[in-house]
Amino acid sequence: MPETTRRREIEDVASSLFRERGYAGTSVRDIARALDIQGASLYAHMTSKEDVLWAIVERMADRFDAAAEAALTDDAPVVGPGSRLAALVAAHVTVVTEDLQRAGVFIGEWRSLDDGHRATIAGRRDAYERRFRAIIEEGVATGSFAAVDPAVAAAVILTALNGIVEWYRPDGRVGPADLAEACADLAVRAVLAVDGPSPSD
Amino acid sequence: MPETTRRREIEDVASSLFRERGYAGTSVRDIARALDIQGASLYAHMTSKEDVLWAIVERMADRFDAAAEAALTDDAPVVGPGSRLAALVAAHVTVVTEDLQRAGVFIGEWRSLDDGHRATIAGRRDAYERRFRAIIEEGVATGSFAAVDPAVAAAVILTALNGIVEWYRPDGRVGPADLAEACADLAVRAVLAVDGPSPSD
DNA sequence: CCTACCGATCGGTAGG
DNA sequence: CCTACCGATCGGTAGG
Repeated sequence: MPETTRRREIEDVASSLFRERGYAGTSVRDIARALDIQGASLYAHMTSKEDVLWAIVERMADRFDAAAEAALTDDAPVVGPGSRLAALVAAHVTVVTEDLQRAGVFIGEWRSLDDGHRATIAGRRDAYERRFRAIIEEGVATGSFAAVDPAVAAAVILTALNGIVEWYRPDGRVGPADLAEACADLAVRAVLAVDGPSPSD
Repeated sequence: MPETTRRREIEDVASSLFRERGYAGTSVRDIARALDIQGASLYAHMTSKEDVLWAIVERMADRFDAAAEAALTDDAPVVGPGSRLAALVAAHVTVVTEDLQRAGVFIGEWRSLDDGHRATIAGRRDAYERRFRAIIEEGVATGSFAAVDPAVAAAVILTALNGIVEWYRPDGRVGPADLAEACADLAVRAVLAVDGPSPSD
């Protein structure tokens, strides 16, 4: 399927419907109605309903990976686990707020993918979460973080950031940059040793 | 509908299926098949599919409210916002781990309720979240908490706790009590002033 | 992008 | 709790 304008419109409309009613709760005809065409006409632009979900989910997975990679290999080398965690959190939040709809589909609907696609995403999510866990493990080992369970802390922090799609309103009081900073602060404070950070943090 | 054994079995089976495939992705016949009866036979025990979802969601909402109420009006009066927040977080986590399946349905599927029921739950969730926000506002005002945005911090913390249903495995390394304590620690540290707590916390 | 259509399945009812 | 059945809708195809 070529990357036409129509195809992008389909994915946009599908994203908002999948968010509202879920993948299973959205029919192909719902998508078509929102575009003022017939249900069957959609199949000129997609091979299946799942194909659209997969396109949305895969692109978001790419964006999360790229943002994390960039945050951890920035020009100014960040040394301490505290600032590395802050950078990773801020990067994740930024991807979420830049495309709330698609991020919401990625986070909430990836389980509806076909078995093969679902397994692929499950693996990529695990690898992504390991980035958080590795930083927390390092911080705990060096003593700049409190003696938290790294697996628990990583899961709690990552699901907290994913939860943003449930409550954040882009037209509200808090801007995307404010939110990214607030989340980074909350996350770092949550794991930081109470007797104060080391100088490199 | 009377509260028969069969009815409870239906809600148990429905909970796990709603969790796995979502409400819209679960058919009445899926539920029946898991109970080895015919689809139509279910209607001797329920008036509609939504009726079952509503029963699950309403009961969990009651449990969360009751646990929060109990945590904040405990025998030993808890004074500081730090320990009140810790108690509220631990109470929430305990309800989640005590019934992961139903909690997961409550958290992930309440949007699939009929309009009236959905509005009811939306209101109750708002009121519940206000408990978190009020404590954080108090802690910020008295200076025992850092200068966080109370609305953001409350939303982040509550969605982090709800995210437990996405990753927690009861048969794993971390027990329910450990998890409740770990979450309370993370949440309190996330908002606590870095220059150390006041004596009452 | 349309009309016309496919078999399968949906939630739910009737009547026992 | 069953059989038999309802109209509606599902994702998708054929053929233009």
